Amino acid sequence: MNIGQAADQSGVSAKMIRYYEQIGLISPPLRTDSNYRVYGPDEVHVLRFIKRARTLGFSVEETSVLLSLWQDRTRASAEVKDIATDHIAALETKIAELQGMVKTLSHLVHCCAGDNRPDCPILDDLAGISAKQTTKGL
Amino acid sequence: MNIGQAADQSGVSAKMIRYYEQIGLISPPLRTDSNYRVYGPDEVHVLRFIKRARTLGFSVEETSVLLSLWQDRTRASAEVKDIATDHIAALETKIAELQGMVKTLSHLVHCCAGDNRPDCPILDDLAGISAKQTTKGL
DNA sequence: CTTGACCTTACCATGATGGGAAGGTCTATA
DNA sequence: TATAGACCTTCCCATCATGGTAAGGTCAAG
Repeated sequence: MNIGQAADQSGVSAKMIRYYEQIGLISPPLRTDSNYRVYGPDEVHVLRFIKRARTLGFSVEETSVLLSLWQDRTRASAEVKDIATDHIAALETKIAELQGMVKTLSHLVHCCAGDNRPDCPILDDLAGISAKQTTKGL
Repeated sequence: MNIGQAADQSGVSAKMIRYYEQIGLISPPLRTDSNYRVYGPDEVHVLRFIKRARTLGFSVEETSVLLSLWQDRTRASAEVKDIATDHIAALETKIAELQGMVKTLSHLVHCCAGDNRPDCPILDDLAGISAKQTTKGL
């Protein structure tokens, strides 16, 4: 099968398949006489694995490690579990960060009249007017 | 004041100050005879504004709009509120996405023995073994 | 044989940041 | 005054994962 079909079947764009090959995440496939890349079910399977890992937010680097572990029949599941656990922690840190931003912004939006007047607690906050009157007053 | 001091006082690295100038987010400052950039309290104030907006997760592009609004005394606070509200929505979408990943991964980690055996539900999931026995069994 | 859909490589762009090199400037001290 | 070290300048490159485009080769159907 050609790269386009492999892309369709795996959900990884042809562009990215070539990129993954270039950075060594996947091995170079066979080629036809006319230099077309040829993929089989196994390659598509690998691509799906990669796609899923990326969807779960693993970096390409982490995906590479997971791929090696997947292809190593003697690996310990503990290794994989560690990677996944670390990844969860990283995701949760990120989530907390974003939630902090939402919290601050929500507060500011709440305090903002949102009308034609130029007074705007959001801009005041960005500008560093630390203790807002309105906020303080409430 | 030189760029290094402006960086210290604003929390924006000298590198980024030059970058912001280059992309037109801030105006080119005065220069000394020896071509050093010179900043005053106003410029630092602008840099702090930018820093705060970036910390809150606004893109440079959004920051640029907010900066214009900040500097426009006749703006309506509604405009700013809209931007902030949209931004909150975007952040919440991102958070939900990350939480989805965490949920899936947590489930898998929970199902993974994490010992020396090679069986690993995490890899099985990545590989697309859709309905895991263990999972199903429980 | 032509048309259109596919493939190839090679290069450029993104967004925000950091790193480094090569060279000029300023300040403090010996 | 000379020199060391800390600063500044510009320019280029790297990141990370992805998309786009251009110029050219291939293949299948009509």
